[in-house]
Amino acid sequence: MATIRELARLCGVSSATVSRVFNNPEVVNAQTRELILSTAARIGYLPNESARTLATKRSHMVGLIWDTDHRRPGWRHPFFQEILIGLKTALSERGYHLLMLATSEDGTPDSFLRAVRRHNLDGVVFIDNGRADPSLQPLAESEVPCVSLDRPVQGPWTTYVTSDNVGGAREAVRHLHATGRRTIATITGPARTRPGAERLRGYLEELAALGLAHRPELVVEGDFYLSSGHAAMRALLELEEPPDAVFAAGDEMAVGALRAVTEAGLKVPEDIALVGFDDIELAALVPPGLTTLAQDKAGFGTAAAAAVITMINGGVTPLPRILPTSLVVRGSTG
Amino acid sequence: MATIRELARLCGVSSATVSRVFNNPEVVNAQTRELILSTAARIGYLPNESARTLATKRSHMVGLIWDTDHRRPGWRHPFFQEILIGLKTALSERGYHLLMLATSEDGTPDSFLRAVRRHNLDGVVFIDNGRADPSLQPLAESEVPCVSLDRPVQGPWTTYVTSDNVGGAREAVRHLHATGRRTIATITGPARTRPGAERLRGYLEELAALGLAHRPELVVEGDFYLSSGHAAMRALLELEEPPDAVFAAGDEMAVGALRAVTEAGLKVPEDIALVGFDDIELAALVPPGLTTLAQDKAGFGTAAAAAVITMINGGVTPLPRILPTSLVVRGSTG
DNA sequence: CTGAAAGCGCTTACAG
DNA sequence: CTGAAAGCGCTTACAG
Repeated sequence: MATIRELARLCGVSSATVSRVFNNPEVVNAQTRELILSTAARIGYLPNESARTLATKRSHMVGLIWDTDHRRPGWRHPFFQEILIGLKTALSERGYHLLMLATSEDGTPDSFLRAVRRHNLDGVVFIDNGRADPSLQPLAESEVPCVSLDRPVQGPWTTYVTSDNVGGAREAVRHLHATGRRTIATITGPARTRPGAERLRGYLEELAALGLAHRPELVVEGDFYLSSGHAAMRALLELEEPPDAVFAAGDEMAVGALRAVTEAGLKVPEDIALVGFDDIELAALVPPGLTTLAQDKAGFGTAAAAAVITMINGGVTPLPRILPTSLVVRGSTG
Repeated sequence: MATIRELARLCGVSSATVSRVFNNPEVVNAQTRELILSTAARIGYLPNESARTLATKRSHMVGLIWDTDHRRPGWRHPFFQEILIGLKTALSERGYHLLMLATSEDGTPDSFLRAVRRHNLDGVVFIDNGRADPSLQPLAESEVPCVSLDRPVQGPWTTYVTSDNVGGAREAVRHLHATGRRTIATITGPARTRPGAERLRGYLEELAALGLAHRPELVVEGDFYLSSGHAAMRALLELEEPPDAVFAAGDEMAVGALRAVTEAGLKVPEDIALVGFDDIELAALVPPGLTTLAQDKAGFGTAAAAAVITMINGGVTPLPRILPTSLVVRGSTG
């Protein structure tokens, strides 16, 4: 591997000049710049990023905290893969790489912050793991730029990206109402999660706006996973006066609910209409097709990248970014 | 951020001694070691990894090449997420981090190799993207330890991890035969992919072993995606003498095939039995449940991590690792 | 068991 | 527009 010194010697200049060509090209004489560039290409010179980071204190790396918990499957974000692609793409367009941080090895609350400091990471993105994770707090309170997905975290250099959960839930209920349904139940996410709480709020708000009565027994809590939707739907079907429509706060739960309806010998959408949230792949695949509120999958990654880079370069903390959702109508609402 | 010099000064030792405590602890006096360790904890000293990498030429980082192609969805490995978790976990247990490499920004064939060199990566793992990617060749031919998933790549420091595709395919056919089927078709993956080619080979081998005739019209090529399975199944159903069983070389295609059977007014497994490959989540969810050959999802990540670390530390290139598959019987074969 | 010193490959005021 | 020099924070023979 050629170093900056060899390249400088070959070109008859100092290494400071070579350095400038790569960091501040317009400041050096055009001819020598071309000479250096072509010689660099010829001998295959590449700046050593470790040396660069040591000198500048900027690594051009952003950490990704995606706490998968060694034993339990951990929180499966409904579109983790899309977020990852969006994030990676948007970061790399701006010259940043993504370092996947290992889950708090030693269990100490500042293990993530320590990893960030050791590796001179310029910023961090974390994907909600659905639990209260104490390791995030020291990071959020630090001087490290952080952006959180789907979970509000407090800190001077911390912001978050989330969907318009309230608006989406309201649209779900409005759509069910518009198709003639009047007894609208909901299967919620866990109340402690932000999406869970907000989608419930949207449901309640829209019920009120439409002048529909709120019947507490029509609200059943799930955990975003399929089987909880199945169980919740069975409970709803056993009510004295069962619903004619259900808004499930996540597509997986909606698919579970769909199965429960079928198993009970009823039909979707004839007997029960169903709306989910997320627009996961399965939503289009499961007959008769699941009507749902699509989240802006690519937008999450892009917005997170933009936010963290703004903090790194701009020195300001951007406001939280609320991404719009969009209703995708399929067979489950007729 | 405290540096090694401050810590050394505080303890009344040289920075060389502090360095030894973190790299070669048994070589320093127990008392001073304890003093240094406790003082380090007190002042929150953390070794700077960039400086370390610069001095040692080892970054303790492994690159992940997962070429997602900006526009098209790219190759969706059937269990990318599980591989990623397994890899990350296994690497972090050995003290390595995972750096997601940006897709060949400039399109030059050595862009990955350059990224590896710039960042002093100790090794690289790549996930098959289903295309011939010329950027992998320069890497594979270099001195950088590489492990490839599902695709054999040649190089002095290169090995790969894959499933026993031939054995799995043979077991699929044997299972169908054991449940009384005699006209067994297959929907293959693309012939240019290793899993595609090998699973077809297993199908043919087992047919021969069972003394069943090979009828070329019973072999239809798909592309591993759902809709290709759907189309292939429709073609099979239109044959003069349609099959009574189908082995689809991937679960997504099997689900597409299942749909085609249902749409044709036929029943699975009564009219047509179906076996897939992969054991993706959907396999258990789609009625009547898809019989399939499960790949060892966690094993991929773990084996890849083990292989790359062996090359990094051991200085030998391990043999390719072939992971066993296991038959999971569900409703689609009765 | 420990320290002084050189070196890893960059960047960046400073001076010209 | 360019160079000499100091510095970034570590590690590692070498000598004791």
